[in-house]
Amino acid sequence: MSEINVQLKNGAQAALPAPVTVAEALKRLDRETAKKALAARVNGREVDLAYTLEPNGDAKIEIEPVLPQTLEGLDVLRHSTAHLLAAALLDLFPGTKLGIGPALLEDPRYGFFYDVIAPRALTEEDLPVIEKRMRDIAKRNLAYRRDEISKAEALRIFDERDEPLKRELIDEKAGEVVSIYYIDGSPFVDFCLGPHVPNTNRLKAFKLLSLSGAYWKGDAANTQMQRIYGTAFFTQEELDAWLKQREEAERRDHRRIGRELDLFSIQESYGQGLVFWHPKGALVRKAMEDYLHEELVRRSYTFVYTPHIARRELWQLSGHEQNYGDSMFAPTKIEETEFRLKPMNCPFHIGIYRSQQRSYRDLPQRYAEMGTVYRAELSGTLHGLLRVRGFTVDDAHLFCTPEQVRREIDDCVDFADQVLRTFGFDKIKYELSVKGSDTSKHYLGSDEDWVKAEAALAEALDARNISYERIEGEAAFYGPKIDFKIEDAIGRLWQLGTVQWDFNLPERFDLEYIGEDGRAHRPVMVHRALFGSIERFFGVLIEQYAGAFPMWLAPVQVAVLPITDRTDEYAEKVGQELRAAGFRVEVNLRSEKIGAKIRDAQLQKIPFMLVVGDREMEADGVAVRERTKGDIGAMSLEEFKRMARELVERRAITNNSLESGV
RNA sequence: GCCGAUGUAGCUCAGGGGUAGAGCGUCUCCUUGGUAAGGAGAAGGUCCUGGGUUCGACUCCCAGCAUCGGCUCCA
Repeated sequence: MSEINVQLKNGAQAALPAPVTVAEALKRLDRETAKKALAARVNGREVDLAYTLEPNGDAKIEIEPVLPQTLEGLDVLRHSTAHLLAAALLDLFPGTKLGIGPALLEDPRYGFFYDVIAPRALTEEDLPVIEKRMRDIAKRNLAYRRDEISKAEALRIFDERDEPLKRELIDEKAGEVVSIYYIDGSPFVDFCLGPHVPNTNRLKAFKLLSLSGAYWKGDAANTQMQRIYGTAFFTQEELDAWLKQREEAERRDHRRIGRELDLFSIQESYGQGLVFWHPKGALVRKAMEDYLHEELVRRSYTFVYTPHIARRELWQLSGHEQNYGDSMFAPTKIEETEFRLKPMNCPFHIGIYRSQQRSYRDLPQRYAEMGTVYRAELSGTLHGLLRVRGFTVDDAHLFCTPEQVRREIDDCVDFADQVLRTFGFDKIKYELSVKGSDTSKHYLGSDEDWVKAEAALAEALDARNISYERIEGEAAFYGPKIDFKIEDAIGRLWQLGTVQWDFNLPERFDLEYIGEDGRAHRPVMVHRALFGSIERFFGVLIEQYAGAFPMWLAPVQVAVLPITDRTDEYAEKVGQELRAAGFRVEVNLRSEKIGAKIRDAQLQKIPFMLVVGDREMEADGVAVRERTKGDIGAMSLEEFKRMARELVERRAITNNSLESGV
């Protein structure tokens, strides 16, 4: 009988008689850890606790337990819970065909899912029933058991069970040795690498969340399956906390807040995905646009306005009809000429560029426009302000010489960074999408051009010490790009702005400039948007602040609240003075007690409330209440204006002001 | 577009084959109150739309539309 030398990573070691399982070895090495472990890494490879260690000559075998409260542990736990879900489904609905059932760690909305084809359509009412069955199975302390069999044997098993989808996966993915998992005592068996928890009794805190459709292998051409989402944690407390946080996130939903604060609406009778900006939403938009405008001027952009519609031939020339036609509104005919609504602004800015001959001395040309575009998004994808059919892009197109482009990209990245931070988005994700090696995708432009363009984009990011993800094959066919994504309150990533290099349109439109050498050259064209869609940006902003906008963005910045109607007139005077000073003010003259007026203002998330009663009128001052801090004392109106102006000018995110200590 | 759910007052929602309900909001009156809801009264409905079953449909059935949760798509 041989011995095995095992060592806990960074810990105890022992020589144990073979054969020995990971669980037994762990128990010898560290009894406490052994109890907690869900699985383990043996020499770096993830295995079950039931895995039998093989002697490896004299070499030491390193064991590292996979523990609760680690990401790896959570992955194992959720993956195992997905299997439990499948077991419950097979129990309740014999004939269910299993697809895939992975753990989800990246998407904070869920924990795992299982895709299945059930013998009948599942509904939400089934979820509690399925969950109950999962608990019942968990309580039976059933073992997760791994088996390694030949591919032929695996195919036979899944054929026998009539699991065509699993069979397909094995056919495609499996090597000669196939790893399968049973939950002993349940009808469940899966094609799966593991690892899993040793026993269903380890699954205590889980919940099924929702039901949806999902295509087999994510391809709409394939059959649609039903997906059941759930989540799992190590303890009930963690699960409860997560569920609570989820409710909080729902409270931030921009659609709810948009209605409560009367910011915008989308009305069925006017059309899906078309946004109405109500006065208060429009005020926020105005503040956003004013800020952007200021920056555009500072950065030497010029402003243009262009039509919303153009002849169909234009879209054929630009290539939009061929490449993007499905997302465009259908042509409309006027006196035998067909027109289409614009899904993008670029061809129009090009129209301005090529309206005259350009010299290298004229470059760069930087055209900026709040350009409204229309896209025929599928009805099922529409979502509040975040996905709509008509929206406005803070668009700009830069036309420059090849020598100038690096500087332009630098400025775009700097600009984006500044803008997003000003709005309080500090979780920005930068993605550099470059040409992939996939030869089936047709890219325009020479390899040499691509190398240069990708380098220019990467250097611009590097120069600012921005860490970014380089994504191979994600570039558009016409050029590489940098995307800016931010994370919203629910943890969703939203694509906002983009900087895109374009090899395509200058060619298609035969753009030129006359160089120093007196010859015509092709300019470089860069598309650039920072908000992306102003509608979407607004939606994300609403969720970011839960409707409680910073002073400079708040549609109503100050509420003046008289205590009795004796001070109504004084309140009006205060309101007028503030308006004259440029603030957005509401004076609440309702016949309500001060508490009710404060409550109204709080619910409207107005940054400052000015309470004015006899005392304030007497002193010609105001009693200031800040939205989050409450009563911060009386001051003169001048003092308040100074403080408020400072917050607005600084575009402060919070109302903490150094000067006044507010 | 696809799968599932939902659609009742401005909002949030309850209800049930036989004349439509609540809370909040709105309006009017009373109240003049000092930091998150003062009181009373009133108005307000194509119960999503169209068809069917029925003596009778907002309710049951079918279809459509929209919304929600996802999938897919996203130059």
